[in-house]
Amino acid sequence: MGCLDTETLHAESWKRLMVVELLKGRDTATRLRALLQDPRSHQDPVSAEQLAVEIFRSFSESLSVLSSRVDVVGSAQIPAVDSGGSSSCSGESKKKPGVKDRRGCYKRRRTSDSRVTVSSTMEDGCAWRKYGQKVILNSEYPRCYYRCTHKYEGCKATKQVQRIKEDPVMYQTTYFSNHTCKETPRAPHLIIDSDPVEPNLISFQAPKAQDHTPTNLVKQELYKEDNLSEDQDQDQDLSDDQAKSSLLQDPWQEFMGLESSGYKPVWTTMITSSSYQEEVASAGFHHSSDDQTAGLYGLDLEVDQLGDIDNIFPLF
DNA sequence: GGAATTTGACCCTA
DNA sequence: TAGGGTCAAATTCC
Repeated sequence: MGCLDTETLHAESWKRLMVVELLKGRDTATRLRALLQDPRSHQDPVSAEQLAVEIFRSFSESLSVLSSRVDVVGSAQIPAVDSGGSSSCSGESKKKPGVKDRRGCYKRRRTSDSRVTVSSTMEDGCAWRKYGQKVILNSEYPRCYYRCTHKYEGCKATKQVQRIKEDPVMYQTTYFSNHTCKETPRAPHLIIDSDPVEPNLISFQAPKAQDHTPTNLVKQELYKEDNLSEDQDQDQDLSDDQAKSSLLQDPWQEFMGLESSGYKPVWTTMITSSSYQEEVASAGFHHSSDDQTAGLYGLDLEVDQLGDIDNIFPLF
């Protein structure tokens, strides 16, 4: 997958590229579906694994195109957040006697150094200490602030966690700085590194033991099908741990078998970019029953609608 | 008793 | 100046 030059990516060509990649992905998914439905009679010489890798490549390429495009139009066209509303912290500052003068003691960090993930859990395997919580304007849920427990050993990693207004079971986690400590994850997680050179390329390689930084990780989240029968549900509860532990051992195998076990994989890719880009380009891949749906975070769009992409992305 | 969390105050940046 | 990030004392948990 090549990094696209944002300078040369013309307004029309980026759309075409995206459409081409997504259509390619859809076709490959159709082939994979046929193969999975009837493995014995399939004519395709390509293996299921190769097909799935190809699907991921298509989505990754699409994301790369989208990311590049957002970089180009970026902040100039993003409407400013409404700054109206009343102040939550009112009153003049009353400096208590004996309170240290904190002027100049910290600098607000730049959002461009951040990475964002969307996940159904706050857990990421690292040890964090909460140091603050804040009510955010126009947000139903407070934002929680965490720093690495090894802060006093020099580790500067911090993260902010906030529930997503539109989907309160999901958490948006923003990471700042990398872990410089030698911390090991507290619990095993299915975290798969993407290509360090190509941030949007999803790979199936095992995570590198020496690097627990969240940059460009891809997480697989699980959720249950709503339409499971009660019996299935019970069985499912019993096998939850088994399913998850097998996932840890062989994510690929589990991915291939998830549909029958009542789980649907959602792949969340992390984009290193400006905050707006993160919102637009954080994407999931829903292996849903209507398998022609490409699930983008924030909007679900039918691949067949891509011809009308101007309506889908009027911003650009 | 130490570690972790809560919470109000302080201060920086847009 | 409003909104949000961090500090640190107080409180809670183990």
